[in-house]
Amino acid sequence: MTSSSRFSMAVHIMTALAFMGEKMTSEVLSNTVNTNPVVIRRLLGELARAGLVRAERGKSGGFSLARSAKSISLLDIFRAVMSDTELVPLHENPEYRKCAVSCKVRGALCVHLDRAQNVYERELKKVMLADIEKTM
Amino acid sequence: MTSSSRFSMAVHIMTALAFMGEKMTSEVLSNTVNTNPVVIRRLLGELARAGLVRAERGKSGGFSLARSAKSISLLDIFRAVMSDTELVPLHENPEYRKCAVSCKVRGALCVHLDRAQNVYERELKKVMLADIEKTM
DNA sequence: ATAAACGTAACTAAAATGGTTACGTATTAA
DNA sequence: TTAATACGTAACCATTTTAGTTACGTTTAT
Repeated sequence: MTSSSRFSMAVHIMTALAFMGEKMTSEVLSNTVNTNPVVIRRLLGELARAGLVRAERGKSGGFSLARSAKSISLLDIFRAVMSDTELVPLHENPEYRKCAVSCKVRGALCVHLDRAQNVYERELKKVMLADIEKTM
Repeated sequence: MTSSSRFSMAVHIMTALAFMGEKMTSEVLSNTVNTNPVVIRRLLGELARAGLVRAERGKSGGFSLARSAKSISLLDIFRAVMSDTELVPLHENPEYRKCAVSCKVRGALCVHLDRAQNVYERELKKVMLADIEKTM
């Protein structure tokens, strides 16, 4: 799979913001994650568009939570940075028209994958950023 | 994420075997999936090691289900071809020792990701290959 | 013996991913 | 008002992953 680790990284960033409780720059955040500030800013851009963080530009700018850690779920973060990602994707090889299985199997499977992803997301929804923060 | 589409492809193959109900060669299977026979054989190798299919070599060889479609769940197939794959992986950037969040956030997150993956897999376990086959 | 089919190694092409540099824009503070 | 600082984003690169492909050895039915 190696899917991407964007979600995990986003949770890391959000937890740092919650834990520190103050405005942080992408530079400082990049140190705790051990990556490049641009990577952080890109993720935070998506989190900002989802209304989870606030970005302030210019001197003495930086990022801060837009809402309380108690009100932000892991699902909120997941949706913000992984919105158009299927947990388990369908294969996209072209159909073999003559074969009923080839034509119909994706549709049949999709129903069940969607249901499974729903329960996965429902589980993420139960966990709040504050729960993660608490264990730091 | 783009994880791989190995699972979806494996379900496609297994459904074809169930639906046709007879021995099939990797050549024939590769046509219904629209890919290369070697790709099929590699997947079937993992499915065979998991005890889900039987492989016969030599002339008039081919693949067939090792168990009834009613007894094979999507989880069996998932485990066979995605065993060491996290649905959502943790980021692996090195820790920043001075920072508690950097050191602990993965552990805290991991607990919840594992639980979510468990409910995902439990959902896959409810669906049998025979259920998929029926809708063809 | 020969043909047919699996098993697997080795290689390639394409895509995804994370990281990096560079630079424009916004904002504050001196 | 100017200099410094920080975000926003485009463009590019290196690495890894993925699927596909060729090739060939091994097995087995006829």
